Amino acid sequence: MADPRQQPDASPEPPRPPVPAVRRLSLYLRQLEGLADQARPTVSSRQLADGLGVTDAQVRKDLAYFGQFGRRGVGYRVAPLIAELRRILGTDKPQNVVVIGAGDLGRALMRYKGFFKKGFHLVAAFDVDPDKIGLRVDGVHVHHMDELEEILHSRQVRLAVLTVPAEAAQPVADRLAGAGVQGILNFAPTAVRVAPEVSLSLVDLAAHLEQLSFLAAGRQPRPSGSGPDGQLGRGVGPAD
Amino acid sequence: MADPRQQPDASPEPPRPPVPAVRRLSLYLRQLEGLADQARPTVSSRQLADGLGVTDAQVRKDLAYFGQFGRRGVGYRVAPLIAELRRILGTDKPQNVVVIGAGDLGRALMRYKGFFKKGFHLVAAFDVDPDKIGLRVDGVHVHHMDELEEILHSRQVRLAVLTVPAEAAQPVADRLAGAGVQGILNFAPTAVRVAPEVSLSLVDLAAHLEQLSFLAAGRQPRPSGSGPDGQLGRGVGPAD
DNA sequence: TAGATTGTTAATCGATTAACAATC
DNA sequence: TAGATTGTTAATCGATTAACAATC
Repeated sequence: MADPRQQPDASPEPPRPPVPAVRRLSLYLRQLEGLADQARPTVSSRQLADGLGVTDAQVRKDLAYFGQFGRRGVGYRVAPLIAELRRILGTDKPQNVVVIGAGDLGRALMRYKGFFKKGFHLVAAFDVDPDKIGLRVDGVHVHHMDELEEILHSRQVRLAVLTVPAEAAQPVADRLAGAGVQGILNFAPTAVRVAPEVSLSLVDLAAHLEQLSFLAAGRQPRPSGSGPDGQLGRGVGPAD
Repeated sequence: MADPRQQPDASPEPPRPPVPAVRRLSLYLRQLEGLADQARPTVSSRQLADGLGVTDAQVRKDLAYFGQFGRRGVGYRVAPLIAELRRILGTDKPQNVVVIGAGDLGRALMRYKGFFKKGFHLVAAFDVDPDKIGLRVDGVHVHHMDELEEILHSRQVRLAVLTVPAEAAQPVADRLAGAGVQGILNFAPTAVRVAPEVSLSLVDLAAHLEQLSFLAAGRQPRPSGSGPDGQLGRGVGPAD
């Protein structure tokens, strides 16, 4: 039985890009931006891969999930590929972002120029602490949380960065989701659950250090009778 | 031909824990610490999983890579499991950490109390900017980079947090590796290559936002003839 | 043309999930 | 004991790598 919504001559269903491939798109984009600064006109999958510590096959496969951007025998033209990747990632047009929680980390992120360069526009910050409300950090105002919904709507904000204490993370995330935010970058060291329509990405500083601690120690699993000390493979790739 | 270094009656070779399993250990640990605060004596894989948005089978499998910590019919005892996980991650004893780059982000991380709670002890920060050298942030001194090697050795520092500008990241990473640092947490938005003995973990803020932007947009791959707009699966898991 | 390099298919590898015997 | 829950094996799923025909 054919799905009635299906096209008459349905194309063979494009493979859905794996999440890790999308993540690597950001790495490719940054590398390409570096090449553009050097006025390099084209780049091969091999060159792109070498600088990043991945395989050339992976570069080609990742890009091919999204289209045919290269030319056989030549490689990829740098400038057009940058434009394509930005379009795919949705950063070809500026995107408004807010920061919730104007503590040390929140204020540091407000000053971070790297976001702007990547097409993200920080339009406001929020807090509940009277000492923070009214602050202006690099031209960005810290508002009371009471104004959250109004500003999210008027500025059409879809992405939020969460730098609140752990105990506030879940209620704030719920409130953001309720106000139509579609993606939350969570720095609060706690598990947050949201409806599946909202995307969530966790930056877990302690977990990163613990990961490194584990690898640095070169500890062995030793599931039972631990023999003499052995070496556990270290060297996780350069990426996350 | 048997490897001559092999044990006479070699055990059936313990399965090497996958990197994602080690990452989840940190999540389990945090969840368990929360349960300990509530004075819960035991927890089942199901309970642990539910709070984190993973499956119970995954919790059991992950833990089983490292030992047999549970009791059939009962579950896992919270306090002993916390101790085991800390031992596995190498955070059962305090670990000295340095921050390289005392800019906004570096100073915010110096004030971040979460590291200490997790067993990491920030002993020094470094910079090359005369305006920053000599600063004291929450009791931690900002040194000139000239003092790097000496302090790393005297304090036996194995882990470093890198919050320098992109162009400085590679040379500083090389220098850290040369001084015996075994793990580098890199916040600089650039690819850094290190010898395989050194572990590297990247916190890529822009890439996280780009990832969310992609998911939020619900964009389609449209490899060639893009049909009518369709929905691409969103909802990446709560973890990274 | 000959050499280079993509896009894509098939083969491999690894991680997750399901299922269940062991056992508290 | 009966019910619960682990540890572990087998089945499934998905991602990476290798290989190569297409083609610039």
